[in-house]
Amino acid sequence: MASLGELERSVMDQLWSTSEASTANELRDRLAQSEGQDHEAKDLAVTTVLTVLSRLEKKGLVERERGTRPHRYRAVSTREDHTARLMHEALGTAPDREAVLARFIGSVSEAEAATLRRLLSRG
Amino acid sequence: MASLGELERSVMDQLWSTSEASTANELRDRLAQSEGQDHEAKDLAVTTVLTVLSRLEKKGLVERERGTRPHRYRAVSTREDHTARLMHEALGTAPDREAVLARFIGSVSEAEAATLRRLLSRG
DNA sequence: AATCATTTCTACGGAACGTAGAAGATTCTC
DNA sequence: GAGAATCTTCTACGTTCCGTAGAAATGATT
Repeated sequence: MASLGELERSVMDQLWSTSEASTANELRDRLAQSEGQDHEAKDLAVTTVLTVLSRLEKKGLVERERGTRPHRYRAVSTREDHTARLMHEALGTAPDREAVLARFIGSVSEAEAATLRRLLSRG
Repeated sequence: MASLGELERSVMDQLWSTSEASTANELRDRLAQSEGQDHEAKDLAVTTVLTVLSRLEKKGLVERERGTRPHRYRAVSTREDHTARLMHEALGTAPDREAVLARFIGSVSEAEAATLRRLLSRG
């Protein structure tokens, strides 16, 4: 459904990393600090962050509190839910879902296989 | 990795529907005929199909036989392998893969759960 | 009222994609 | 083998998405 650009992804990562809703300024600062291993540090204008947040809102990934004056933004769903949904979305594109699952299971690590067995047994 | 446009997707669907390699003309014809339930019928110029095939080739999803004169194209991997890979790709974007798997399993149909149990038990 | 903070509007450049004509290359046919 | 038919490559244009941010509008503070 909604695929994300690189910056959009970074913003979502930030939102997913905090439970409380964030302001655009906070996000800008955190993006600037997070010059982590892979991604380069982003030193952005706050309007850029706001634009991205609006787009993410339109895509349904983010919602904002409009009541407070610096609006606060939060991810609509957790990273895990989002990712799981993407996986289902991919799965849904194939007519033979069982065959896809077979391939999927075939290339899963042993640890993950164990997790799956556990999850499937109690339920 | 490589997300597909709508037409690219239609072409891949055609390629995945036949085991033998196809020519651009055959694909054009099949696309024109396949005014199936969801997608509208595409009445395309053959050069359009060729352009798309080239792009798909560059993305590594398609390979072509250059020996024969009307080049013949085939999908590099099956639809199931491709889809399973997409699912792994999604899974890989989250730090807590086990949590993602939990959500994923949580929203799987009972039939699919049974399939998964079967696939996981004999291994 | 003047200033400061915040949000919205508008915009631009680049990449991806749908689309296909023009031009070049190959093959067929007489 | 020259011309015709077929096929492929090159080039291109319009659209949409995304990164990016200034200008303008809106709301808050003093």
